[in-house]
Amino acid sequence: MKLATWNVNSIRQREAHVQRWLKANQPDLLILQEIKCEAAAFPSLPLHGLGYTSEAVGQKAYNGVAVLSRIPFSVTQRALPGLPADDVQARYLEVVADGITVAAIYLPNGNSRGDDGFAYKLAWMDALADRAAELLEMDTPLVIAGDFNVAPTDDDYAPGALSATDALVRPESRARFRRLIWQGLTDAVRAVHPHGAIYTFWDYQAGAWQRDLGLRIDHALLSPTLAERLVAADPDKEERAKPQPSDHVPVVIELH
DNA sequence: ATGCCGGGTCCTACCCGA
Repeated sequence: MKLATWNVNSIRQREAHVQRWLKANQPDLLILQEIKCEAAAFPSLPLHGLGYTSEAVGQKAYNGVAVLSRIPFSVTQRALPGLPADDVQARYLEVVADGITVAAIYLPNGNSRGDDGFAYKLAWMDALADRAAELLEMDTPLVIAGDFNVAPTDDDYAPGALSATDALVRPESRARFRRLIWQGLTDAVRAVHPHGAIYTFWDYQAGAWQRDLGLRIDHALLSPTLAERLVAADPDKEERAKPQPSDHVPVVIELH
């Protein structure tokens, strides 16, 4: 089983990248974030030609998540349970494929709209932990993957790439990420590569890519039985060097 | 030094991203 997650920063701008990447890498399941379009505008037909079916949860201009799969799947949630009913932000899609629950997430950044924006991020993380607890309680094999917008430790961002007060590294954000780990989930990339700099995002600005001022904020968390099956977990760093890239690269997880 | 790119939209100045 090969799973991947990729914040594409607009699927309409990155459709050719996704098609090329799917052909070259042949994941069983690819989840996308920041599709930045309504579900009806998601370009599913060309992807169907590669043997993938898709499901998208979208909204105009912002956010949006999708699942592409070459194995059958069913949708179990199109929004994160526990959020207010009037929350319209398209950030969560949960499916079951081959007996595995895959929660595809685009976690709020938390730097916009001041205190309200940061509070929204924390509330979202609390709801995610509650949902994780519910799924783990049922002993269902679980992957929570996507753009978490959290650099869990100081190894997870280049010195100078962020200020200590950034919402991606604030203690409150990191504490909530740790709660997921304490609940029994395994950070797949760190399980395979315990130490050192590994990044999944490089800003478009200030030569961040050329200077390797990256962040590790895209993650895949595995429930215990899936963590036992983990054989590889790596960002596809080469993708950041392509023409007109997303600022994030795919993260690929392989389970035996 | 948060707005240096780059995406979006009420089409064009402004919001959002990390």
